[in-house]
Amino acid sequence: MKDKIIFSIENDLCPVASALKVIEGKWKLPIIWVLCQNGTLRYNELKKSVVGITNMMLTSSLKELEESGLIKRVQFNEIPPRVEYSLTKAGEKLLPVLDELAKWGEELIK
Amino acid sequence: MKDKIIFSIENDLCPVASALKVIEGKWKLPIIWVLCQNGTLRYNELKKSVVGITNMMLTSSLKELEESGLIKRVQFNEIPPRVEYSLTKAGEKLLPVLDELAKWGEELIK
DNA sequence: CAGAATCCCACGGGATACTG
DNA sequence: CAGTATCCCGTGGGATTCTG
Repeated sequence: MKDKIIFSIENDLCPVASALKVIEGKWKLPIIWVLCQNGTLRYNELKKSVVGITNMMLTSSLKELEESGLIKRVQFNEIPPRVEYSLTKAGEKLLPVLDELAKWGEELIK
Repeated sequence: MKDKIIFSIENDLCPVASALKVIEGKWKLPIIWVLCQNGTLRYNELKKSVVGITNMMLTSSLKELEESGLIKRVQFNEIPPRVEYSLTKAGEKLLPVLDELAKWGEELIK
């Protein structure tokens, strides 16, 4: 009997486990999704686009996504302040995943 | 300025939100993933394949996935008991998503 | 406008033991 | 073998307030 493919968060052999580790949490995929769809967004635009998210979760999620190299933060030193977020090249590579997920979600709705 | 695409868990207009609602939780995608890769698995095989999962989470996740119509449970009335799990047609429709996710995860590892 | 700082709690999930 | 039944806890995340 052939060996089974396993899922393990511990060792880094499972690509799905590695992927999930980066996009875990309630709000990361939603954030990436709206950035995908809308392109560059300001902080407050993000907050309106991701319905229900709080300042704390938005800020912390953005920070983690930035550290993972998926999104880019550009700060303009103006008054009032302006900060724009967008996907990096690496972040855009998630597009196929989200597209498939959206397709699948559409099926669910109908 | 054109309207922005939003993510909202509340109303069912966002396909990504609808999708995430079904596969939320720490273990559902892992379970679906190993069923994808290995085909039909028995309870204990699942438990070994999804490293770290507890009986409780395995049981409850399987139940929810079954209720969502993504997996199929077949029970054989033997001694000792045997129960086999596999993806339904609907569950297999998640394959493209997982494939893309796995591809993306591979990139992360390298 | 774009956050940071606190406080706080529900609950998702873990550990262990038990059973048809 | 394939689960249940309890007990329990950490922390992900919410609500609110404050600030450069």
